[in-house]
Amino acid sequence: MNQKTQRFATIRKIIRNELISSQEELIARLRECGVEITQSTLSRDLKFMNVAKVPHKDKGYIYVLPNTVQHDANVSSNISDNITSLTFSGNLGVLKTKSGYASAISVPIDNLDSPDILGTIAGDNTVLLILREDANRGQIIESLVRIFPMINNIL
Amino acid sequence: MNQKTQRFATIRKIIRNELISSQEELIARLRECGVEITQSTLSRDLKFMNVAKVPHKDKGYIYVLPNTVQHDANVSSNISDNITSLTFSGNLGVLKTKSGYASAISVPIDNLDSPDILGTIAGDNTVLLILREDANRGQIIESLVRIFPMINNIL
DNA sequence: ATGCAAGTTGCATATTTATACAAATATAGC
DNA sequence: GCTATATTTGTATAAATATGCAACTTGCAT
Repeated sequence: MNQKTQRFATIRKIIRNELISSQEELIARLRECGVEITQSTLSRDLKFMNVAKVPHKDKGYIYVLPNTVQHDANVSSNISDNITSLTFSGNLGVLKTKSGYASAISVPIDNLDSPDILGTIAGDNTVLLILREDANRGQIIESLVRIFPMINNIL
Repeated sequence: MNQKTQRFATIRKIIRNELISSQEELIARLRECGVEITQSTLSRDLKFMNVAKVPHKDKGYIYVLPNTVQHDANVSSNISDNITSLTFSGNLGVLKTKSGYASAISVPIDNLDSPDILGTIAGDNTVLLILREDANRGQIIESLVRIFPMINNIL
């Protein structure tokens, strides 16, 4: 499992710093970094890591990391201590925070651009999440845990 | 050329509102919407529109529209240019705007005094519309288009 | 109208990516 | 240790996607 973690880290590093336009290309770069991997495994890794393939004007297509934990990984790990609960009702999610933190908490959620979270509204200590009609709550939780790991502790 | 614009609009609409996991699937949905298209052309359209393919827990992979979060400095005279999407979930409408514009956008909606829109709540980049229980979404859209003509472009 | 350039499309196919399945490896419980 | 169970991986292949090319269309200047 540690082998895998190391591999993930290398993949992330390469994708963050270079314009990679195919898995074959990434395999070659990984080999240069001392990581041997087959295309099948890489495909599965990328899926697991939520790496997206997006059009790019020069290279045709490039891989990009999910725009979640990148910018503010350190920030959000601190800030998530201010979340006190997460509940659901119908097509709504309700995230309670310590007083005054709702807006701050809602920013990275907006940046997720999850197709399952249509929008958020922040009050003082409550963030309302408007969910897609057939959104899966488990998935929503997973997405949120990725930005706010500490959420696990209050679930 | 107008044929193409129309096709783009339909593609956008479908991708925004549904979880589409392959081009074949999208082709089928487009046909249902009266748009005949081959896989080659669709591939090119998606590339042109900067549509990304991202992993998704249930469906494996889904197509998503590019982040409309372009913080461009040029101020638009038309306020409706700051609306980036409109979706629905249950008895709620969700209007996404550029960061900071939600309150401004909500004002004329409130002034509509539509019996179908019971009230609005504006966050930073999201306006929540609470709809009458049996409100018709098509009618809501019509009302909004009357105030924000440019909405048509993002539907 | 005619011809030309630029743009668009479908077909066929190359390229790329995902996955079923079996083998290999790790993990837990005795 | 050993066996059972789960996880990870590679191989081979299926599935999905991108693209070269030729045909067709569109707009525009002659």
